[in-house]
Amino acid sequence: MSSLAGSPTLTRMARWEPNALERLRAAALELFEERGYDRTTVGDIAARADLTERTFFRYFTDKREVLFSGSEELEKLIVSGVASAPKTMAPLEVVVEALAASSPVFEARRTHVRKRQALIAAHAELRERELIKSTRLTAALLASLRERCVPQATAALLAQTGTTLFHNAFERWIEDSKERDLAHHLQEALIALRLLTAETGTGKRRGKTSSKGGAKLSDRRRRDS
Amino acid sequence: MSSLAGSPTLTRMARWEPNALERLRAAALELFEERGYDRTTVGDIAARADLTERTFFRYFTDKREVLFSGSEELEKLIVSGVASAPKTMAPLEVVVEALAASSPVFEARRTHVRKRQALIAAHAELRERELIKSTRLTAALLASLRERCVPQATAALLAQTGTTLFHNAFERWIEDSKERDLAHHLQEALIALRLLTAETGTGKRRGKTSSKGGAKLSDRRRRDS
DNA sequence: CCTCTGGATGTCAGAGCCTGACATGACTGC
DNA sequence: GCAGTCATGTCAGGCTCTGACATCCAGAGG
Repeated sequence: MSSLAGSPTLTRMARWEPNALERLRAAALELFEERGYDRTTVGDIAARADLTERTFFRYFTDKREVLFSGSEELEKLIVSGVASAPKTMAPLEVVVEALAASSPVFEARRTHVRKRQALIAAHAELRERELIKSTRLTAALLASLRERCVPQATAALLAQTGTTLFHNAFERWIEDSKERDLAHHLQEALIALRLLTAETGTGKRRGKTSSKGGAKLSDRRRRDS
Repeated sequence: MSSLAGSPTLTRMARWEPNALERLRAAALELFEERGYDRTTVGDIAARADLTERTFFRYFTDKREVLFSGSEELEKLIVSGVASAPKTMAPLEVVVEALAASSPVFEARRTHVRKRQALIAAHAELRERELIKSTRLTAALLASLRERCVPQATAALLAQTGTTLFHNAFERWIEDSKERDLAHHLQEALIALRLLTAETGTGKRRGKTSSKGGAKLSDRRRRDS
């Protein structure tokens, strides 16, 4: 009941059915949808892909990983966006543009991404994995910013902020009934962030902030350009 | 070889040795330091605490969790900081102050926190868990900001940004040879973030940002007070 | 045509994580 | 006393993941 995956026997059947990795991915997705994540064993997935549990673990380090193995490509895309940005562009905007470059990818798989995200949202293990993936993205961003000679401390904060913006935008994208693209939501997130971090000036500044001179600069008014 | 944990037999010995949870925590810490995380089985930990593996899992959902069970208290501390801040304070500063309130806790356990952090850094599973804990913090921050009537979108971004600042400051704190406290590093992170998000003004603004009017506000110059 | 080699897969055994079901034993309240 | 309760123990078992070794087929070289 599962030998109909490749060509029957003719055409010089390859040593093994090809695309084992893809078959495993597909099988996993199907089964997770059919029975849910934790009522699906790795053995089940492998069986549907006409493979063995052991083979599954040769392709994926984890049961979870089968859902996340595509994230490296996304990472590369974004990093290359940073690398190819004009030197004159302000760092934060470089990052936002680079993130926005991934927008078409998401647009192309809208429903698939949403199904996957629903799965992730429902399982703590998967959320954990997703989080560490986005940490990897942060690290990659950091590295590519360092290549542009952004100083370490700045780059670190910037990379983190970039990831924050990305997630924020992604969440809005997922829920957006108007189906505006990810790039749009990224811009909105950036605008919102700028509003937030702008010093207010209205509220009275309370003094307690100054734990050991940390507030030296906290009363600066904006004219830093 | 392990019955010297509590009072020998006298003093109306309690039904069981008390503080099972604490004993498990301590045993785990010791063993992780002695043999490393993955050469320590849950059975080992339980045995050193004079308990059973099964009992371990009644206290902790996970093997990992034994290292993270304190994080809820931290969360409460920070959330209460947000709740008790004066109404007039700008939201971002509320968050930063609330985070800074945890500074003494870290100061009090400087070496312990560093050992633990070294463990976490060395094991992907633990990093994952740490990440999801900080997501919980973000969620808690979000909720407490909502209580202050900060609008949802703003609060979400703000909570994320707050967590970013916290992590950034924490990293600097861990590595700080001058041993300045966490509050100090938080202030520095905030200053750095403000510099980053301030629009540069010098660089030429490229036009492509405007995917569907998203850049409406992007040329505002600072005078929002 | 044969053999050798290598890579992808299978088989097997086992450790470790985690859970459900049920048993025990001591303290508590009546 | 006697029942109830609560922390713990005992047992069985499933699932995840790994190491060691076997197999099987294709292509290279003789």
